[in-house]
Amino acid sequence: MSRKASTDRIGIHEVAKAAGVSLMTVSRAMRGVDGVSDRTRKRIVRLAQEMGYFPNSAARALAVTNSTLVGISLPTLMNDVFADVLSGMRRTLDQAGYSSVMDTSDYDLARELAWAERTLAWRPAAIILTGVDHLPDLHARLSRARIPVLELWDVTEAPIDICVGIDHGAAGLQLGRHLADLGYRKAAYVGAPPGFDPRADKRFAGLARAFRDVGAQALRRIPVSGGNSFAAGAEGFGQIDLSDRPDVVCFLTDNMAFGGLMAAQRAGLDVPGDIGITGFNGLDLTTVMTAPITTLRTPRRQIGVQGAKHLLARLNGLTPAPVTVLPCELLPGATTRQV
Amino acid sequence: MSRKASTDRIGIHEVAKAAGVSLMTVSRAMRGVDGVSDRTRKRIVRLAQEMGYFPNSAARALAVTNSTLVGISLPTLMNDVFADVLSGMRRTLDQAGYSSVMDTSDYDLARELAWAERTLAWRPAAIILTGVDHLPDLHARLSRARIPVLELWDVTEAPIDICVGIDHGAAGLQLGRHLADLGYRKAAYVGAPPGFDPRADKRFAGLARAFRDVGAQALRRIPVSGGNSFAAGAEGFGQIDLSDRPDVVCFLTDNMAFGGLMAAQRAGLDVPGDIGITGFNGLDLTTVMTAPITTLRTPRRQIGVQGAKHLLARLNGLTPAPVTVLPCELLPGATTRQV
DNA sequence: TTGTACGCGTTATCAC
DNA sequence: GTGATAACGCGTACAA
Repeated sequence: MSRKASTDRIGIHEVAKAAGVSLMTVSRAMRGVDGVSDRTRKRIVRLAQEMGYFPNSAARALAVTNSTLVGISLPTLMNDVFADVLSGMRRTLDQAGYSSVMDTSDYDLARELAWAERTLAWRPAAIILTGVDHLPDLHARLSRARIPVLELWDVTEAPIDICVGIDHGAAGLQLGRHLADLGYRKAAYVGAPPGFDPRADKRFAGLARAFRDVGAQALRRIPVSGGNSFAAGAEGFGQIDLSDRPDVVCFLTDNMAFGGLMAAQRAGLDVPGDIGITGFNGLDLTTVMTAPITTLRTPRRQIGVQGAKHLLARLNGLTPAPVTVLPCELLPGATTRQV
Repeated sequence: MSRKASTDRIGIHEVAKAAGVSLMTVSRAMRGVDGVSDRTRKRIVRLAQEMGYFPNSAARALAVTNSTLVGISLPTLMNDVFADVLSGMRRTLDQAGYSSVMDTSDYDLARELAWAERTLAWRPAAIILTGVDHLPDLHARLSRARIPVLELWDVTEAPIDICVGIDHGAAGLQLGRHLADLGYRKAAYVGAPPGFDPRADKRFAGLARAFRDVGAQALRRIPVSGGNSFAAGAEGFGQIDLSDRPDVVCFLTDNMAFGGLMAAQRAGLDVPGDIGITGFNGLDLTTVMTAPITTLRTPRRQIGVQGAKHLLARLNGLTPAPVTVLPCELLPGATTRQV
């Protein structure tokens, strides 16, 4: 291949030559492993510093057939939900020396798969996915890669490897029962269209069941989409058939609920007098409001931290619990009837 | 090294053997470059598919001394600001075949440096940083790496390589002049403490200058911190000396402004009757409100897209403009006096 | 404590 | 159109 030995690019060879030692001594010195006297190590490290030498992770990965890269796939970062998860996760992984190859899929499973293929080519130490619903091909690829896989945010009895999240069906049920207990019987739901977000669908199913269980009118679903969830919530509220006199509107997220609340106010409706409103996630926004939105707090950051910890354990040869379900906390607010 | 030739891990050799061709033919076939007949190429690709073979990017990076990894450092993802930037950026980079090694620094320059050192070890094709203020060591490291560097969100006449962002000083001035034009003369500012976020400091300086220019009372700064910017805004509002009768409070961000607005309402103040409130960024939240918060819209997504495009041009050997300043749009709202 | 030989998986080069 | 060989930069195993 006779590429010119680019004179400016300093590699481990140059350092070794300059230090008058072998290549291996430099390698050992830089890694801080045994096999080098303290004196020579210090000399080498200082020299490397001066010469501007630093190891090549790709070469190391190749040599040890194992890297310090972790792939992370999130559906979106457009609301604080996954930013919280990611933040908790990165801190933990960072301290363990892992870098992350990250991307968002925009809830598109094909994009998730494409990302995974590209990322897998880097032979990452582990892969982190959002949710437990993926394209069959992805599942196959991942199994073949024989690397730890963490599925976040949602849970299943049969994870690819391990999973840490909440039970979205139960969460929907928890919120729905609260509303049913408050006497609500004619609920509407505003959220992503069916099939868009599996977790949203599970929550909807839980909600619907809660109302069904008390013999209430079937929960009707109003699909909305668009990048601006605040606007989507407002728009969704506008599409509700008010002549049907729904008593409460459940939104997919807090942001949508906020948008819906604004729309309700503009429509001259009193909340919760005329109609109730609920969100989901317990974001900072809703809790700081003078009249907080009734919602369910999801342990987002904890999911990230716990997930990362389990993954690290897995990477260290331990066997963490394959399934970890974290609890949600009901946050009764001022947008639904008081007890 | 005599590691057992792990019989399960299929590499390019196995495919070559199975196809009855040389290693190079497989390499060429997989990459889609010239030098292979269409028939053998198809045969090889199909075979690789069946055998579950896919290239090793680390090895490729080593061989071509150049990778398809781009490092991205953001201060935080906890508000939609950088999520927007990132989203615009990733899409563009993704289409060009680049993966990204990403992390957040939490506005800690030392963390930014540590991240850069770790990331540089992967010999990325380019590095993307937020802001134009970094530790001197980072600047040195980056220059030595001789790779394209994009600085985002802020601009400077002397970028490390290229930069795309807004002029924060001018943005502060723009908002301040608008307020001065509305007759405000006793303004207060609630935001991160000096030194925490260089961009925030520049905006504060611009704001302060606008009021100074009209001979108004000096802008007083109320430092707040904490991860929850909504709560921080509310808390900051509480710390304002109302007996001094400020006529307007400028918040560092929209989220803080929202928190401040809630605090004002709780304090029984009329906004904008008793006091004005402004935010910064023009997030979806404020624009959907029944009474929108006066703010300045920042071209976040555009910064990401434009930045990524310039970087790609740079990677392709072109010479994009070293400095790109994007405009902000004033969004007069209902939380300040009407004209 | 230090050095040597080889292999990790891929690509550039050049010969056939 | 196809193959042999030498890098790419580093770590493991073992010899010195």
